[in-house]
Amino acid sequence: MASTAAERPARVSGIDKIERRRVALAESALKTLGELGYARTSLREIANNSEFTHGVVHYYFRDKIDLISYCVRYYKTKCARRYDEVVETATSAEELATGFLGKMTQTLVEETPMHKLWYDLRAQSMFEEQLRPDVEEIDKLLEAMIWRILSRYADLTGTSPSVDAPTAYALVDGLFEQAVVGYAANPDRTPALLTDRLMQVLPKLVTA
Amino acid sequence: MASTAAERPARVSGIDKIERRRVALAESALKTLGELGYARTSLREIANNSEFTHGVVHYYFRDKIDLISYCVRYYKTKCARRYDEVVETATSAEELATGFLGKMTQTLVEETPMHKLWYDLRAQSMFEEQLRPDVEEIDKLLEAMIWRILSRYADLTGTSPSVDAPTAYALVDGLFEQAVVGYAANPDRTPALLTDRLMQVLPKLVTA
DNA sequence: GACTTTGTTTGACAGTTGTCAAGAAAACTC
DNA sequence: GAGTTTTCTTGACAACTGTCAAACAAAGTC
Repeated sequence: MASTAAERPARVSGIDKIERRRVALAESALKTLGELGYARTSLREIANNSEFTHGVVHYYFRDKIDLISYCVRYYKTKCARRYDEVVETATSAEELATGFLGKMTQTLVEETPMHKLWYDLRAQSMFEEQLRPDVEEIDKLLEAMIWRILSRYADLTGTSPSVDAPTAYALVDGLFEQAVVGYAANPDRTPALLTDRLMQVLPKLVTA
Repeated sequence: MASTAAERPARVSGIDKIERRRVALAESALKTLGELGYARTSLREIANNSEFTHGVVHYYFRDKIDLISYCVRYYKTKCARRYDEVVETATSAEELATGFLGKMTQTLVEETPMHKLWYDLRAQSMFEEQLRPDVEEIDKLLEAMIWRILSRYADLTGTSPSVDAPTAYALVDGLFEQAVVGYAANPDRTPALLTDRLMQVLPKLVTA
């Protein structure tokens, strides 16, 4: 089956078109989900906020969980490589820290709905088993992302990390989640507070 | 009006009875909420899992948010003093750390549903403004709780805290939330991992 | 250009939700 | 113990949900 599909470009582009529709649906769904949250977002609401009708959603996705799951996986591909450039180009610890904090506060401000949705979905995964594999996978990705940053930071300071990867991730994530929750109530101050707090913590995560 | 009520014990006990009913409703609702999460819990489900009918719920609470809000506030009174005894009786840093970690893993295991609910509600508060004041208040309470522990820990080690209160709370909370999320997937290992990670972190939160 | 496949619209379904109101039952008052 | 107030039950409502299927349009195939 896979071989025949590979032999026929028309078929492949057809599959591609399906995939593109799915992506379009997912992007639209993510917009709605980010605004309303998982609980208050219905398939009809997603369809209304898109150029499609609610029937189309069901044509491309088996059911609601299938759609959400696809959205989460799609989202994941966009977020975990956010700091890679900073990590690769930084030539000093300060440059790395500044770049990291800059990007972090930037995404906090510019992609607030996505972050809200992520923390919402992770909470939902505690109650909805079907979400767990996706959430777990993203959590691992984010953990690795933080670990790359911390490792590089240790390299540049001539030290080595003083906590393991899961711990480092939990600490940084705790600060970031606090900022995301706080951002809703106090958009002005929160980014600066996040920067300040991470600055307090970062040096403590490597051996003196 | 308040004075007449104070003068008439019958009336007072009547109000008390209302309050007791509310507490009973709230306790039952918290049980259901902890199992199903905010999104999947309906007033009828709450009523079904209690000895009351769904009409009673509406008799004692204006609407759903009113009930949830009451539940959250009721819950708060039970959780933020959890470590007070340990803080007061510990005579050495190790005793404090051991007692703190013991109580923390204990509540992680024994009150999992409540903690799941808390993180769920905090996520919901990002989308539902009406929940925000209650969530904010509890967050402050928990922050103060962590700060009391850290201050005492610093006292007993002859040091002083090296991060401010919001930072300390965010860090510890990040580790605890990671444990709560992880506990669903892996109940056996998680408590030990939480202990281990907090042990890594605690010394870093005070000046050397 | 007929025919098949693929994609889309529309409307319907069964179930659930929060909310409310009318009336029964119980508690209380005098 | 009649009358009043409080408490509770029951049934209803309108709105909304996920799901599906039948009719319709478009694209592709021979």
